[in-house]
Amino acid sequence: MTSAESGLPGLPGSIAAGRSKASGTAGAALGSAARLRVATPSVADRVAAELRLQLAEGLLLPGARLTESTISEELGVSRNTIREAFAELAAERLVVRHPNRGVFVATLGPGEIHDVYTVRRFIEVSAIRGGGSPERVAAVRAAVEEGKAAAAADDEEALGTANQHFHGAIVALAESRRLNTIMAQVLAEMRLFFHKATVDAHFYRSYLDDNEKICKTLEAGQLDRAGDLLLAYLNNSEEKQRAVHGD
Amino acid sequence: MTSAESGLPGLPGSIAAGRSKASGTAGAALGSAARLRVATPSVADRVAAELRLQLAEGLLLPGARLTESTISEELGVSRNTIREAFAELAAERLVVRHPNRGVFVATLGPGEIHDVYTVRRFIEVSAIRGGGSPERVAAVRAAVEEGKAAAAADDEEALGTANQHFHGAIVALAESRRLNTIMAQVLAEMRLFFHKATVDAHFYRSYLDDNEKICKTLEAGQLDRAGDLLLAYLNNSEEKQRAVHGD
DNA sequence: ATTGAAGAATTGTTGAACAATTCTGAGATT
DNA sequence: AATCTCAGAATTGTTCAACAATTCTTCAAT
Repeated sequence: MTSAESGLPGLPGSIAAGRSKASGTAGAALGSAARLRVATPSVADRVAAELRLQLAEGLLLPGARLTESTISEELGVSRNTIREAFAELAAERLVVRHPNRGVFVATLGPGEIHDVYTVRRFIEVSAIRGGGSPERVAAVRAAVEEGKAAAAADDEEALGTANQHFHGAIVALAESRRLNTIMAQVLAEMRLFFHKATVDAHFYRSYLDDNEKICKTLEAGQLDRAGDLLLAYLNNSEEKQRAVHGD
Repeated sequence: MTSAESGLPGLPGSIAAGRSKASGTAGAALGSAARLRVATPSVADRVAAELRLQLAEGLLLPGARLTESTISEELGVSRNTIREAFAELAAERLVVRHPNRGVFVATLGPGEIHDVYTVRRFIEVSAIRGGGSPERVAAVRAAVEEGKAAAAADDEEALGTANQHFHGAIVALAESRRLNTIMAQVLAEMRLFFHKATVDAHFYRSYLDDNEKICKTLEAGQLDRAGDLLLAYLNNSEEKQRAVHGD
């Protein structure tokens, strides 16, 4: 739908617009502690966030070119700022820079898919083998239920995100900021080519039982067994992905 | 030594200076094939590389502030380009951005150190348990020998890098591009506060035997045992780091 | 000492400019 | 017809200058 001239949410269409409310009122009303938390994200960050969103929603398909001037106009932001956002996204591998040629939505060839799954096997399996606090385990359970609800409602989209929540929750067992962001990035990369896979409406549905069993095993404290199940699951998933995409 | 007005290697000190040599001569002298491979990194990338280097060498200590205008002048590069470089470094966590306040060399508190080691435990231990091709194992062995040589030569600096090569080689067993870059980033983060640890000249030396034993176990194909040894090593290392820094 | 407020310095962002590079579309050549 | 060449158009890479917003300093007044 070309997203048109929507502009960035929260940004005035043009530069000039009444301001100066935030620091004064918020600071006085909420106290200094709250004020520190509010640090508004920069425009570049918001641009990156917006693009990340469009990427996740499949509005920008792999291989698509992101022209600086176009995005600059669409979002009402200067080219320099766009470039800063591109630097962020490139660091996350969501986008690839071809010098002097432009930036393109990343494409994942067969080798890349295998690589992504390798990362997932390393991190997810280790995470589940390490177990986690009751709260974290409960979060895994919640993701499983979320998936069941989505399946009952026949909402494929929700099913997909529930599945990602499930795997995110598994990594979160480790309580590691870095591992969480690594996992988040890997999942974001996968979303890039999931759109193709989702053509089969039953793609995720087959995982529901696996998730349930893995979760139950985890809850029972059989960590090594849970790890084995998860490993099998990931191998199977990679296989299916490979089938959907060019061998 | 403040690095002064050296400018960026390969960049003319100021903007105006004899030009047009690069593409012409290089292209003609090296032939077209070479030219294609060379895809010159952007100025922003070179700035990032230069800063990464200064960070690794301890010229920029944790907490230090990186002022845009200062770096801009020192390197003879525009502020906008500096900002792009900052975006890269921030994505690698080498640098932290405080909105409206500036970017600072990242500092690793106790919690962060634990986090870094968590990532290493996950990735390195999984990698060694998975084993690798004879060439990759040989690379691990090479890193061990590199360390011994450095110890013999009493070169603490070389000892440190050899140690990093050792751990990099272990992750490389997995043949995963993503895992390699993740590990490289984590090691870069650690270099940030290694400088403090290196005060003790015998800091790395104690690891030499561990590395040798781990490597030998790996070569013998006793992967699980090697993993256990590596895990113990990492726990021990974290402990020592914690001791050196304010616990 | 604490507070407040002017002033200086710095970051965030823009817009315009220009060189270098890549892409495009004739037109010329075989 | 197929392909080569080359001028012109489009795009990226980079710089510069400006200005609003924010943070840091300083210094006086209480």
